[in-house]
Amino acid sequence: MVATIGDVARLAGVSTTTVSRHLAGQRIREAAAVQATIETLDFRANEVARSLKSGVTRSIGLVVPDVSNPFFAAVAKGVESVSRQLELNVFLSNTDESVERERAVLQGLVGRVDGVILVPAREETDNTAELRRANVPIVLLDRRLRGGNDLDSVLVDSPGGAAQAAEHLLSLGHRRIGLISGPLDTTPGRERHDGFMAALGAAGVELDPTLIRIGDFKLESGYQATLRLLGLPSAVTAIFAANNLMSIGALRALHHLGIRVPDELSFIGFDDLELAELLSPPLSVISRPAVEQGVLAMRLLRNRIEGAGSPKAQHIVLETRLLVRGSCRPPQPSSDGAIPATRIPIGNPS
Amino acid sequence: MVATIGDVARLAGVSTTTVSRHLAGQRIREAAAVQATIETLDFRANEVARSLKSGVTRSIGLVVPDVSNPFFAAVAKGVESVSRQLELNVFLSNTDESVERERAVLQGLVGRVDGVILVPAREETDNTAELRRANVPIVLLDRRLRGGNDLDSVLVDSPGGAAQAAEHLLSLGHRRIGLISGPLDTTPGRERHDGFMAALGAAGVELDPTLIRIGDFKLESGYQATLRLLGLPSAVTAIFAANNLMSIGALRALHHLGIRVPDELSFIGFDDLELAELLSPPLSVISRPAVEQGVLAMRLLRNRIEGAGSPKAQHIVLETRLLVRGSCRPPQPSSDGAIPATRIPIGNPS
DNA sequence: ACGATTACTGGAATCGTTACCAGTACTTCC
DNA sequence: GGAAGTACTGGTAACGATTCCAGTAATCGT
Repeated sequence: MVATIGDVARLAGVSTTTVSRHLAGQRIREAAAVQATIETLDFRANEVARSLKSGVTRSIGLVVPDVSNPFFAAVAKGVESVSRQLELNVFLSNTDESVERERAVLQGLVGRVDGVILVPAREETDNTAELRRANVPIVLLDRRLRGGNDLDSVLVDSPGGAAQAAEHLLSLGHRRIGLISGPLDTTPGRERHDGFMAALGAAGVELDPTLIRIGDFKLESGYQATLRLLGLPSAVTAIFAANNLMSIGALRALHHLGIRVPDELSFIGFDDLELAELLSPPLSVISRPAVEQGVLAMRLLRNRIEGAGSPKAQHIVLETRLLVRGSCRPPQPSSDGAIPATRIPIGNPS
Repeated sequence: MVATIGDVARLAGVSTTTVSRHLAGQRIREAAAVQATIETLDFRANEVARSLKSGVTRSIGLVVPDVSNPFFAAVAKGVESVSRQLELNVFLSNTDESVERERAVLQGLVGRVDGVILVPAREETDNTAELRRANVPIVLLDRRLRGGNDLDSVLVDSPGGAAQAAEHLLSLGHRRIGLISGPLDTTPGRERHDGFMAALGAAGVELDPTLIRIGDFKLESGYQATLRLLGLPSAVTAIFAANNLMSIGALRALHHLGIRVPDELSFIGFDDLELAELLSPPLSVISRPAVEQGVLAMRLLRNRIEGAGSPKAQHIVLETRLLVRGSCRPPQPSSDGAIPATRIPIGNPS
């Protein structure tokens, strides 16, 4: 059905070697005839056979927690745009924040890819052993790995970003602030938590432990955390959520509770949202260059694959930006008391 | 560096054939010893070699216009969740709505995948010839192909959805409605346009051609279309946008113009948005099961790959749902006149 | 005119796996 | 006890490309 190099050779009256050389761009005597038969047969070299012989797959793996998270979708777009130029195919896999899935996914990639861009599920769980044994270059994206300082990485300045959020709230006069943190065993979870706390500490503000809710970066946990924060006897005047999905969950909870932002409560999230500007109030956020993170990761990976990378690992850290829109203002005197328990609904978001 | 089946055979004192049989689950005499050496060597069969021999790649291609569009991100998630269960790897590619990119992408997939899920850029441009020649099963997602009725497809009832939108606006009393359509040479573009117009026609409403703006499904075109619609001498009282990105663009334009929805203008869009409920007003939309579209497409593809599909093509059409939230209301007498030109700003969104 | 250089050529081995095809040992049955 | 069946075994040839290694013909330099 599909022509092989042997078919071309036979029809053109040369050896497969000659056809192969023609394909590789070397000059051969019968170039015209060979090219003609290639075209009549509509021959394309079998990539699988090529890969087996050469050990190069012209594919890479992109392993993220969840493509339907707009941040990772943007990353995927960045990765894909560079890899298309390099004529590399991209295997996309979701781990759903699970280390078991991550392990299965990475194992399934061994031998099928020339490199991997990985957003690890947990800092402590290093599932890269098999890839490393197979000499597959890895670039870490957005999250680090405990023992992975020898791997290239593209992060953002999470401590700095979280500090920007804290300072913004502090400067408005907030002292009693709810923190919806990500898991502390992920890089951004830990760093945003620590960065936020450090900035508060530097201003002499100590956060009551009940004001810190540890979520899992998913929407539902932002929703639940917000309900908890607002059910406390002494209310918070502001909330910071450590990623986009938890921000959406938090906003849903506030919406269901009927709490007006920023009149009753100030809110700021990490990661911009496509519609952030169109919400009312427009959402203030810590933004960061998501597509660029993907682009840079792919460039680092390319260098490693081509063996052109410097021997020691490269660590790129991109800056965040505080976008002040309209969801934060000084705490109102009237909002010092707790939200009445009667306003807390039963059920879940959506 | 990485062990081969030969290494295992040598160490276990058997032939490669025997090891291969063990891998395939047949019973062999030295099963225990072979298994032991496999584990000490940490051997995993080379997938590329397997593919070459068997002609099966255990991979599929997913070709969409743009993963960063939340709809396609949801589709990708659905596809990926099924394919993980089937232990298939997914190649993800973006075409950016370009037929040239699509052609390049599809060619690059020949020989590397067992099947393809494709969202074609244009109905008229069939780039599947090479895949078909190579007997690669194809499932069309969300869009059809002119000559592709022999291919399985998973669509939504776009005419019906657009009609729901039209009827909703009509029932509220709107007669002068702006339509931001997608490209007419894509299935959803054409079908939503036609469905919308048909429903209006059935109610005796003829739309002035100047009220129909043909966009390209991208954000910027929704923004520009909205500016044009609102610059008309006789203003529209409602706008329908045919997809999510153009809706966002339109909302940005309305926001920049300072036009209050639904007081001055009603708005309804095709495709739900994660934050639609949190906008003010909450956005009324035509929603549809995006993840499920991906799931069903992957199931159809699986059947084809396993040769279990019925000989003739399967066409699945999912229903849309009108979600009435708060962005539509009867036209206000005061909004009959055109928006003063002075309120139209210069520049672009973002 | 003769060895050296250049410009090609094709045969055969190889990548790592699977599958066909005999072959061997042991059991079973009449 | 011999034929037939069962339960394995391993050698070898593929899959479709690339590459090493000779080999041949033409051109070059002196």
